[in-house]
Amino acid sequence: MVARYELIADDLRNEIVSGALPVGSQLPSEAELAERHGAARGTVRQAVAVLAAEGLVGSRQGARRIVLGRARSQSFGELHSFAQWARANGYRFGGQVITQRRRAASAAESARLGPGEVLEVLRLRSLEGEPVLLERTVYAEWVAAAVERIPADCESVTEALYDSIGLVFAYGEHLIDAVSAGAEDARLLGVRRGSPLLRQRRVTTTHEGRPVESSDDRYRAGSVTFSIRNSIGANPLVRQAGDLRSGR
Amino acid sequence: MVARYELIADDLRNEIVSGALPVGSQLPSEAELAERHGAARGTVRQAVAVLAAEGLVGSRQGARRIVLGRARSQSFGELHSFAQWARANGYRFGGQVITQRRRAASAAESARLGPGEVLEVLRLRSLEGEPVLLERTVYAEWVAAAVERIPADCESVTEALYDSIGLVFAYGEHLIDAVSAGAEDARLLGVRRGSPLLRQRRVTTTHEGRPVESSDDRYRAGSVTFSIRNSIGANPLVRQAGDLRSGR
DNA sequence: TAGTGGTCTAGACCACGGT
DNA sequence: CCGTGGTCTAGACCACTAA
Repeated sequence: MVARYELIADDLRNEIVSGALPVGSQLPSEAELAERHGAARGTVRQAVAVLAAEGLVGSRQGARRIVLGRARSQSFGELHSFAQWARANGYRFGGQVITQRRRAASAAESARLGPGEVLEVLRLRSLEGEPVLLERTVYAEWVAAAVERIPADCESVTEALYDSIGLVFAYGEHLIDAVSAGAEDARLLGVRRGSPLLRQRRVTTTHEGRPVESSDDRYRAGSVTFSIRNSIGANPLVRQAGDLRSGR
Repeated sequence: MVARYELIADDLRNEIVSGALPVGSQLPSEAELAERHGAARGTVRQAVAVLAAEGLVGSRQGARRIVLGRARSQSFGELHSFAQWARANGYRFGGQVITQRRRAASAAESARLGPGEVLEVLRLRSLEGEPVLLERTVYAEWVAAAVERIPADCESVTEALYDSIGLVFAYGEHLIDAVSAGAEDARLLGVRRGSPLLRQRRVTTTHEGRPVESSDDRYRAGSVTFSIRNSIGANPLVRQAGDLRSGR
C-alpha cells in the first residue's frame, strides 16, 4: 500500500531530478497541486514535507516554495549498511572478516549494549576493488550467535541478520570525526601510519529501542564523503566539542 | 506567536530531558496527549513529529512511540555558525582574519555563487584558547562589501552580516570528510603537516535560494565531532563516494 | 490587497502490534 | 480483538510576502 502523499512526492521529485523544475525555481502552490492530484491540501502538505526533509525544497510563510537542489537523499539503510549504500549506487564492493572473538563487555559497552558477553568483529570492506573501510563492530550478546553463523565473506551483514532472525536495524546514532591511522588501520587499509581517516562511530537499535551493535568504522581519506543539506528549522546534524577542557 | 504544537513539543521534550520519560519508555498515546492539552489529534501529531525530527522519539504503526535519546539537537544556526554553536554550549571562543582579498571567481565558484568577483577570506577560530578551526570562505560579490566592513577580530560573522544588511543564512549543503593538513593548515592550527583534519565544505544560501558563500572549514582532529541521530524513514545524512573510479 | 504557506479542528477509515 | 499510529478529508483562520 503506497500512500497518496508518497505518489505526489514522487511526482514532484521526478520533476526536480529531471530538471523540469530547475534549482531556484518555484513549486506550484499547494492549492494547484491539490487540484492537479485531486487531493486535499493536507495531503499535498505531507508530500512537500517529504521533499523538505530530503533537502530538495525550502519554504517560507507567504512565499512560494523553491527548489534547493537535485540530489536525492538515500535511505537510512544506505547510511547504516555499507552494502546497501554501495549497491544502490552501483559500486562493486566486498567484505571480509579479519578477526572475530567473544569476550566480556567493558563497562562502557555494558552501558551501551547491556551486560554480559559481546562479540567483537573486525571487517575490511572494499569498494571498486580497493580497501576503503575498516569496521570494528561489537555486537550485543543476544545477536552474537546469529552473527557467528554468517560467512566470513558475506556481502551484507545487515541483510544476513534480517534473513536469519528477522532483525531490523531501525534507529542509529552516529558520531563523525577524523583520526590518525594506527598500525593495524594502516596495514589493512594500505595507507601510511598517521594518515587521516574519516571515523564514524555508531550505536544501532531495533524498533523497540533494544541496542544491537556499537561500531567504530574508519574510511580511507578520499574514499567517501558524508553529505547533508539543512535549513533553518531543521536540525539533523550537530557539532560536538572534543576533549578541550580540562577535567573532561 | 508561538504555535500550539511547539508548546506541546516543548512539554514532551522537557519530560524527556528531565528523565521523567526515560530512554526506552513509551510516550502517552496521541489520544491521551490530545485530551491532556485540549488539542486536536493533528496538532499533537505535529508536536511529536518535531521530536521525531530531533531524533528524540521513534514511532511505528500500531505501537506506542518510544523515547530514543535525551540529547537535544541544536539549531541550524549552530551548525552554520561557529560562534552561535560555541556560545550556545558555553565555550570560550574567538576568531581572527588572517588574509582577505578580492579576486575573479573561478569557473567552479561562478557556478556556485554566480559570476563576477569574489571575496576570499582566511579565518582562524579558537575554542577554549586553542586554535581549532581554519575557515577558507569565498563570498559572492553582492555581500563582499558588507564582509569587508566587518572587523578582523569579529566573533560572529553571521551575526555581523545580519545586523549590517539583514542577511539571513537559511539553507546550507555540507560535505564532510577527512584530509591531511597542508603546510598552511599545519602552521596555523599548530599541528604537524599530514596530520588528520576534519573537513566541512559548505555552500549557504538565503531564503530566496540566492548563494551567499562557499567555504572549506578544517577542524583539528579531536576538537569537534559531528553527531547525527536517524531512523528508518528519515534520511538527513548521505554517504558519497570519492574519486575511486577512473574517469571521475 | 490578493495569494501563499502555517496552524488547527473534527471527523473518518485503514494497517499494524500486542493481547 | 482493541488500541495504536498512519493516512486523508474539508473546512477555517491567521501570518506573511509580494505586487
